[in-house]
Amino acid sequence: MTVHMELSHDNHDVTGPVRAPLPTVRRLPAYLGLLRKYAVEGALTISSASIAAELGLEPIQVRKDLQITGLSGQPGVGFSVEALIDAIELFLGWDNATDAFIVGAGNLGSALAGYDGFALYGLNIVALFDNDPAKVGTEIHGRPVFHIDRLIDLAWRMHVHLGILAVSSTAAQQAADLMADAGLQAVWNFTPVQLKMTDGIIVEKVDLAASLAVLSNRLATAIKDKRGVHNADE
Amino acid sequence: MTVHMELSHDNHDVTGPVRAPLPTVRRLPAYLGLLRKYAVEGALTISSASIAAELGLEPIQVRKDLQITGLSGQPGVGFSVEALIDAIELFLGWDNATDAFIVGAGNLGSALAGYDGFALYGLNIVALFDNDPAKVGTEIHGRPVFHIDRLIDLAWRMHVHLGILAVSSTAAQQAADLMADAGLQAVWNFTPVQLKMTDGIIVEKVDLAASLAVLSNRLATAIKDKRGVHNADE
DNA sequence: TAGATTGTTAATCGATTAACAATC
DNA sequence: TAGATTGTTAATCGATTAACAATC
Repeated sequence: MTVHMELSHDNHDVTGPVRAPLPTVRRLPAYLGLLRKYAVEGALTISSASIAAELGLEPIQVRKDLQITGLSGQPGVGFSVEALIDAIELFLGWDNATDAFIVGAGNLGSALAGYDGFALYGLNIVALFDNDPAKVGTEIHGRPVFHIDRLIDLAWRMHVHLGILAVSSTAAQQAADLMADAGLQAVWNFTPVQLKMTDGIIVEKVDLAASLAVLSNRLATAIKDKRGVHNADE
Repeated sequence: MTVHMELSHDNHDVTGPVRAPLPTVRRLPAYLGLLRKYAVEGALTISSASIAAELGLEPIQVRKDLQITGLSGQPGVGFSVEALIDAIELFLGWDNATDAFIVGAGNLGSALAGYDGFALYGLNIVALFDNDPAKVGTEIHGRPVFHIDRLIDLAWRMHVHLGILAVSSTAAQQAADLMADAGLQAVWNFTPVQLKMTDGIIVEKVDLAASLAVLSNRLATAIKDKRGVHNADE
């Protein structure tokens, strides 16, 4: 007879941590948003079927996804809304706010500084950086703008590990290198530039071009299809 | 003996068009950007191996991806830079500029109106819409701001089919419904809201939360790992 | 107990990668 | 011809989905 040890949340072995599937991680914020809505409405539990129905997914996919948080549901009942919120927040590191710098105080940087939704994602913008003397010393959406030369100093002093890159394409790589020198561990890249970074620095790109490509291709196909139907009709 | 008809770019059959793999479509803009750089430098041909090396991909993946454009390379030589640019632009519908409206002239909408990179993606912002009387009648980055009530009228008159949604979360669904009423065929959704749209309207979401989730999870893991090493060392 | 819902195990699906013959 | 590189066919990999026993 064999005894099976229970190894729930067994997220690493000798060779290193087992990476969570990326599509799953990307869906977690949608779950979290829905769960928060349910929590406000006073719901105590929720089933994978209801989550799936609201988000247009399959119940089995919801259950598979939620497993990576390590939380178990109760057969016949569902998942505890509160426990699930906590588990997802913990998994994403959104249980405590993460301080972040915005590098580049132009149109996009300013807009991001003014985006109040970041609080829901555990993100706290503490300052912006720019090389424009006209901007340095001012405040944007209540956050101070410092000269880019002060990035290294202030990153160390304020223990900031995350930088949001929102400069022009031409300045992107140089600014990213400076962020690396400042000891930032992660760069959220809003520029269209494919950054070349030293290993160990986490880079996540908000790829507008990729997103627009999907939209454009579908639109081009839809218009082509419509023309095709037209021709067939006439 | 069987004669095989050549059916390159055979993208649809009786049951409808074969969808191009989404990951492939998302990588096309990166190829396009690199190819344009090569074109400026005067290169006539490029091999899948060089493209792969520059973008950190596998040569075979590059060749597979490029096949959906319908363009063939030349064995022993590579791909024509110019022909490949044209093929990708055509596939994405970026060969002719697409006019677009921005709905929401707040921080984000204004920033998007000022983003000059869109020209490279075949996108032409022609106007913004808002319900704030203080903004209506002004110009943002050279584009007129109209009252949201004029959306339906102007969309028809100007033959605009694409709308960029950049309003607040609370206004998102209502604005999206209006865009549908205005006959827009596609919505590029910059809000965190999961829109409920009638079938046939293309919606592509720029999912900041999903992107940040990937970053946060990696950052949380990295920090946890570091702590683990520390403990083991001490 | 009966009904609801979970988590596991296996099957399917789609994307990536490997091997290599075909071609310039 | 020899070297380089493509496109095809098959193998692998990872994510999604299906079936169902286990559990509340």
